[in-house]
Amino acid sequence: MANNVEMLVNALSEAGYRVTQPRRAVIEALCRARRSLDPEAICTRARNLHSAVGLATVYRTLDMLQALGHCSRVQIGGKGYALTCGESKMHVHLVCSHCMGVTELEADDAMANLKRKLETANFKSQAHAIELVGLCAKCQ
Amino acid sequence: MANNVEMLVNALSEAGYRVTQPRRAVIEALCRARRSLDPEAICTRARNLHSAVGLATVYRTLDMLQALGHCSRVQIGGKGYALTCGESKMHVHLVCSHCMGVTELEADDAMANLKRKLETANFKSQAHAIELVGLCAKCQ
DNA sequence: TAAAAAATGAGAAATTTTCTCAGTAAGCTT
DNA sequence: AAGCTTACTGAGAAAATTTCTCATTTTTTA
Repeated sequence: MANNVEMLVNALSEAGYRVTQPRRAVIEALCRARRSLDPEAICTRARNLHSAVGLATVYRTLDMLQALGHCSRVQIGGKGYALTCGESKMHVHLVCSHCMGVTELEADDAMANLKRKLETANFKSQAHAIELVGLCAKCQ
Repeated sequence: MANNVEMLVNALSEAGYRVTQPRRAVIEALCRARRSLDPEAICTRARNLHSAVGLATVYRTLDMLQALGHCSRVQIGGKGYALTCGESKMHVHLVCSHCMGVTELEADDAMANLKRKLETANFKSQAHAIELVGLCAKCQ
């Protein structure tokens, strides 16, 4: 995962936001998660890293990260937020609808193809989030 | 867009659901929309096509279409639902971080090698959300 | 056309998200 | 390092969204 806490923290800082303990805890919770999480889950995990984190702060931090293009809401089966990847790397989450397990897949080459399409559409991509829901090898 | 009312109506029917006037109205509202709509907006439009459509029915129909893979929630800036392309086709949502508009891109070929990767991993995909955030042609 | 089953709309209930505000902490300035 | 300014905070209230309930209506089957 290309996203690391310091990178995101710097992004907040450079955008003029203050780097506070609760915000850092939310970012760390997102970075550690192997799958997308809903705000409540992010809040719980953030609390393990910094004693008091309110749900409102989770929403506020998510909004910020989202505005900066580092996070997006992914809504298929779950209802979570996940960090997005930068330009060139394509990072895919495979979520099993049966066991809820998550596998990660790198598919940079697919991204290269997609980029060509985006140029034609004249869309300047900043970040992306990709989640596939289906049945994993074990659960079929 | 490959989706047309009859195709979707057939999909419902084949899945064992009844084809009712309100459901048809919701589908038609979605088909006519050039962008993603939130449930309230879908309800209003569906009412123009069939005098009484309750919000609950809109949610119920969206859930069905979603379960059948014909619709998905697009949630980055906006909060709408949009129709997706057919089963096997990979579609990408391009979300403009400035105007919040959502465009759909068909990227089946670009995603060909991702599909191969899925086969190798023996993951049977049922639905997917691929969202790219960036600047659309107009907003650059 | 009548009977059985599924679907409906409206409003209630539950859930999620946003807002408010007095207290707190971050990051300048010195 | 201490003080000062201002942004940020958590908690709970308020608003908005989503789901549920149920008496009635519509669809389908026979």
